[in-house]
Amino acid sequence: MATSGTADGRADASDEATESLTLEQAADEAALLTERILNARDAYYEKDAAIYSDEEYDGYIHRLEQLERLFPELQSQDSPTQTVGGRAETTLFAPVTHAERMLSLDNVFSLDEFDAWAAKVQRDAGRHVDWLCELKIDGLAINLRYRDGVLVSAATRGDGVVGEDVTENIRRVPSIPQRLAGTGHPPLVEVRGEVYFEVATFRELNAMQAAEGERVFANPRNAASGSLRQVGENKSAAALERMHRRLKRLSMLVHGIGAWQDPPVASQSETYALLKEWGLPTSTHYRVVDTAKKAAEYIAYYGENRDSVEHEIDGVVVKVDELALHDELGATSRAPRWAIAYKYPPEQVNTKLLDIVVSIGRTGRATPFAVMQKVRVAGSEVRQATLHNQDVVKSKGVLIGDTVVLRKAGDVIPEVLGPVVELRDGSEREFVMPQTCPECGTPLRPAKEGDIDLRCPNARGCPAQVRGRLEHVAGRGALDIEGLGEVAAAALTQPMHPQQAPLPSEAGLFDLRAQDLFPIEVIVRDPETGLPRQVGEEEPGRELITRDGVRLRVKTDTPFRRQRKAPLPGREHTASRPDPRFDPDGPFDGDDDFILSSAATEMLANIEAAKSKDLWRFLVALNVRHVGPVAARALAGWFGSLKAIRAASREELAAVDGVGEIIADAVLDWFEVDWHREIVDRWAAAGVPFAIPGHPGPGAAAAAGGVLTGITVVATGSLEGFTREGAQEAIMAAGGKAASSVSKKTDFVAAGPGAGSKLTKAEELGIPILDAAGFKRLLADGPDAVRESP
DNA sequence: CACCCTCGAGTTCA
DNA sequence: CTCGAGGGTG
Repeated sequence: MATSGTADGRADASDEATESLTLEQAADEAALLTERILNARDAYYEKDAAIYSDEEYDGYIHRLEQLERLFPELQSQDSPTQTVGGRAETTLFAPVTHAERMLSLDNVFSLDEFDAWAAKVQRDAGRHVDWLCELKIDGLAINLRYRDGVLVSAATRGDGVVGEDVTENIRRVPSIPQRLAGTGHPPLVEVRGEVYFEVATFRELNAMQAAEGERVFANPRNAASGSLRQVGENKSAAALERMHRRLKRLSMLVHGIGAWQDPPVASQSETYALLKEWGLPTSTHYRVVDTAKKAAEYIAYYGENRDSVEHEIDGVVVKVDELALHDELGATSRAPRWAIAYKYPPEQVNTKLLDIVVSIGRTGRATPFAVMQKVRVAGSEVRQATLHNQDVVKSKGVLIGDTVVLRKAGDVIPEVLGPVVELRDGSEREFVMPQTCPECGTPLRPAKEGDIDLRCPNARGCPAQVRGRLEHVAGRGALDIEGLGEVAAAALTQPMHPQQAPLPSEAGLFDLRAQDLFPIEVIVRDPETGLPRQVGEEEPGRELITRDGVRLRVKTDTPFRRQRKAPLPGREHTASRPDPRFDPDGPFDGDDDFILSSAATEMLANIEAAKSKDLWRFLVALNVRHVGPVAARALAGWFGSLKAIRAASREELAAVDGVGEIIADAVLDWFEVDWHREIVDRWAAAGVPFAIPGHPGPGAAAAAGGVLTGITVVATGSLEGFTREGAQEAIMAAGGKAASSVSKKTDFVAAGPGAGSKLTKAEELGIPILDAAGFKRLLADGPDAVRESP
């Protein structure tokens, strides 16, 4: 275990060790620390003896706090960091001693650990075990006490022995009965459950809080805790009203019963049925299964479908269903042996904000983004997250050097939520938005007065913008040139002092020749050592440094590589004496010594082939404001050639379906710029036709109707037999409209596996949903064929 | 004047 | 894939 070196009280000195800890290691270490701390407290308070020095003891506490901050999922309500000397933290709420100790649950963090636990329980039980699986709600544990069926008190868990009395507030939670239904309740019963906000309610609540200038809660759990632990005294009528409104929106689900002699039920699931009869809220999501394998499947299912549940879940609890086995298996001092909590990987983690860097996009917009210590969130490793603009940086309140909370919004997009202020040590510094473009030095300014976004006005010359535009030109939405991606675009547009870049602007794209590529060398910095190395020799790195030291952000491999045509006879390479022809700084003496990598050759061929792509793709490639694939198709279809578009007046342009005055102006304005026209002229000179062959001329109606004329279809997910683009093309080829988002106007949604929010939306709106087979039938035979046989 | 839609940007993975 | 911004359409 990693504990011997790190749990030694020198908490602050162990940052490095902490950062490289896995969750499992941290959990192990935290468990050990907890045990030591609790032992020390027992010894101190009950036996009046110290087993560790004060220094050691403080060190353990400090280290445990540190671990809990780095791994918030390790925090539990009865952690020694939440309590003082074995007593619940002093609060405004009266202490309540639970009739029976509220145990916590042991945690597992992987299916392997779960299997091991289940196997052990199975062995110890010695007979068939049914498993009850339920969702672990991320809320606040509450103990309800009913005397003769009447609610007499409600308390938080506290340290498990003594909690806080929140009875008055709990009485306002609608789902909690003041009096149990039915008869036959024991004279005194304690019911355990979880109080929480549903995700949707939480969002509403936060919106309300924000609108009223109140604090916004970080997550539903905090909100529930905060709402339940507020005091009505000394509050204005309005504040009291707000407090009651919040309490009214809380939900509760019960999942257990405290001490109970001779219960009239034999299993946990029967207990739930009984609780339900009494009018207590029980979850609808639990299931009893007869094998541990099925329990693992339940865990996996909700791991994939966390969002399908109305409340936040941080895991699954698996319990032995048979109550007699609970007694036989017993409990440790902290947790029962007959139940386990499986914790899902957290959606929120803490990591270090190393720097805030500004990148310039293809439109010149300056976007600050966070560079963080690489960390695993929701299944992938994250290093960067956008901060949008300077105002967002400010409003999030993050400083460079902060420990920050990171999550994946919608499980995909990394988002910095905010700093962990308590972890600051004074070395943090504020981010200052640069005044000049980090890539070309031009002073940044807003595009128009009052804009928050700053832009680099040097559209023509700024390498970042040229690079971005080239990427866009070659991108999937435009000319779709394979082999010309982020790295290639960077390499091609980077000046090679004293020479010019092979492509100082996108205008030269189709004039690019093989010899232009020879001087290019891409050096990629090794992410571990920080040393430059040649791309292609090993795994590609994350950061690219060009010859003049400019650092670029890189994702993929590059097609360019210096290569010798043939090995020279009689010479050996040694590490100490490399072949001079591989000296990156050595003289370059013509193309005889080098050939292009096959990737680069292919790229050149792909560029050549791109000349014959559809006109609308070229319109997109030209990068006219507001002209994306849809507007480009409309313009191309109507006018048939760029020449006709160029000759059109504002009114003529705006007459096109889907094009209005603004787009018309944008087109006209675009042609006003000299270097824009140069792009068109040079591409045309290189052989780009800029016309649809056989097009009758301006004003031609859109292609005569296919089977889908007047029908709008949205394709989502992976449809077998189609690429995403292919599906859209197929829809349009059949005369239909391929929309990108689902709305009331949508006639069909073709959804394959992996479809997300669009499918949900379609279901909400009651729009017919087709699978791949149905989609093919729709394309072939039209809407009626699909409507008849749904 | 409401919607509804498209655009544009950022991000990671298989 | 998702969000905000801002355009177009009914």
